[in-house]
Amino acid sequence: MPHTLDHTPQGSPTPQPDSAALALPDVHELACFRTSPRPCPNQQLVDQLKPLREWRFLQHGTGEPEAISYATAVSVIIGTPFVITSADQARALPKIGPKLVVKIQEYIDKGFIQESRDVEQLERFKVLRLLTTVHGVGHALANKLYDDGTRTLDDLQAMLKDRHDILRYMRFHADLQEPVSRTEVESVRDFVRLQVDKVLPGAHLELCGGYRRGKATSGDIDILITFPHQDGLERGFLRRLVDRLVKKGLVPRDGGVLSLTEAGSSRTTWANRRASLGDTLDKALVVFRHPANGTTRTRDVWRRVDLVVAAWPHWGPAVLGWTGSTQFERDLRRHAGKLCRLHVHSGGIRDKETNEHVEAKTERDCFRLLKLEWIPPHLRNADP
DNA sequence: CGGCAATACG
DNA sequence: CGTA
DNA sequence: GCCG
Repeated sequence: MPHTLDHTPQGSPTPQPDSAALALPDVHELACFRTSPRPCPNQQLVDQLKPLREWRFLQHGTGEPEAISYATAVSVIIGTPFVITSADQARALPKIGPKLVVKIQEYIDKGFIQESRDVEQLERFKVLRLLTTVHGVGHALANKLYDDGTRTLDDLQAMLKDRHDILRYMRFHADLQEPVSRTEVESVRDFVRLQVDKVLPGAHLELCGGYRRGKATSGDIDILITFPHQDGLERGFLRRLVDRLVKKGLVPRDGGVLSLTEAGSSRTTWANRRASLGDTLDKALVVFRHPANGTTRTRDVWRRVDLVVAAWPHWGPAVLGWTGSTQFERDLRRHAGKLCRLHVHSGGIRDKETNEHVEAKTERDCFRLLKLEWIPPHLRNADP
C-alpha cells in the first residue's frame, strides 16, 4: 500500500534517537504510487535540478535515455514527502544513483548546484530554449539551426523561408508565450462551449492538462469534449466545430489550425467495427482568438487550445491521459504493462492478451482497473 | 547489456 | 522529425 | 543515468 499521508513525527516514538537513520517512508519508483504536490517539500532542490533536466531534453530529445534518467530522478524527488537533508537519504531513493547523489550533496552543502548555474548561462542553452518555443521546432531542428548560426527568432524566420507553416505561426508566437491564468482558461472554455452548443447540444466539456492539476497558470488550454451516454454523436463533430470556429473568426483561417486529426471518426464512420482495435481520439490543435473584455483584456489575445473529442465509453482514459503530468503518464503505463498486462493510452485501455477493449467511463474506473489507489489531479504534478 | 510510455498523424 |  |  502506498504512503497516503505518512506524518512521520520526527523524534519521539523512535527507539534510538541517536541514530541518524530515522524511519523515513519508502518512496515508490513510479509516480502513480506517489503523491506529487506543487510545490513539493524539496522544491528548491527541484528548481536547481530543473535546468539540468531541460538541458538534456534540449540536447537529446525527450525520448532519449540521457533525458529520461533525469526526468525520472527529478520526479522521484518531487514525490519525496520529506525534506532531503543528507546524501544517505538521497542514496536510498529509487532512480537516484551516484551521479545524482553528488549533485544533491552539493545542494545540501551550498544551497545551489554550480553546473546548473553554468548551464543557465550557456548561450547554446538559452538559444535552444528560445527556438523550441516555436511550434514545429523540436530539439533536432533547433540544434541544427544553432549550428548554422541562428541566435534569435528573427534569425529563425530568415533561415526557414520555405517553412510556411512556421512563418504563419510566428504571427501569434508572442501571445502564445504568455502564461494563462486559471480564470482566463475558464473564460476561453466558456467561449468554446458557446460554439460547441451551436454545433450540437448536449456536449460535456472538461478542462484537463495543467489546469486540472491545479497549476496557477497554463501554457496551453486542453479541452476535452464528449457526449455523455450517447456513443456515436461525436463522429464528425470536431471538423464541424473547427469549421465553425474558423468562420466565426475565432481561429485564423490562415495558420490557425496547427493540426486536425480525425482518427476516431474516420475509422468508425466507415463501418461498425467499433471497440475492436485502437479507437483513437479526434483532436485539433488550434490558435484561438480570446476576445477583449474591456477590463482584464484590453485587446484580443491569441491562445493555444487543444480540442479533444472522445467517445463516451473511452472518456475515462481520455481524461486520465490528457491530465498528465508527462511523468505520471509514463509511470502509469509502465505499471499497466508490467503488472496488469494492460495497454493504456488516451484512446482506451486494452488487454494485452485478448486485445479487447476494457470499458472505463470514468477516471476512477481506470485507477481501479490498474489496481491503483486514487490520486487526485493536483497530486499528479510529477514534472517540475 | 538492454530497457526506459505511448503512438497516430502530418 | 515534431506534436499531444 | 539508473536498474535488473
